[in-house]
Amino acid sequence: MANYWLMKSEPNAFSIEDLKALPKQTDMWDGVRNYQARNIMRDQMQKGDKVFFYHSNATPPGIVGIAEIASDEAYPDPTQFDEKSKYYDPKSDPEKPRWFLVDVKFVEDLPMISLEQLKANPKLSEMKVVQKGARLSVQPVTEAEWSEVLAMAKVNI
DNA sequence: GCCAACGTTGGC
DNA sequence: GCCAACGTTGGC
Repeated sequence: MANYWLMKSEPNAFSIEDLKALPKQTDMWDGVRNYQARNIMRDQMQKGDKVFFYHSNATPPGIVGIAEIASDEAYPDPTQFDEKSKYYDPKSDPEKPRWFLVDVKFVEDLPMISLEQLKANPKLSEMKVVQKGARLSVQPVTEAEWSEVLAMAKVNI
């Protein structure tokens, strides 16, 4: 059964426009250095799962589109072994990689649903992204939350 | 730029 | 294994 997720990215670093502009509209979701987020990518995500693409540290922050998981399974994040990468992790053993990632493919743009709008919707009061101090960059989304956000997107057009 | 919330590190 | 210090995230 397909699941739903929300993945955060700072548009200054990597925006949904950047993903859309790639030849295959697909990219490695590299740089995640949080164990909880890694575990979700490594253990729970399946090819074809749908993802809300969220712009954090943006004005305003919010959901800007839909992507989907495009790799059959998670695999080691190559940037952890790249000394020139800002994501280099000298403590990660190539024989036993610490960080995993999935490929993410662009699906469609949505009219921005701002964090403010998400917070204002009582049906989304349990959604992870609206919780205070919710820093996790890869989050599960329930089917009800997914549908509700899509309904909000239609109104935003 | 500030700072609250939270995760990680490392001394003990 | 505790917990203080430190670093990062991310809204504002």
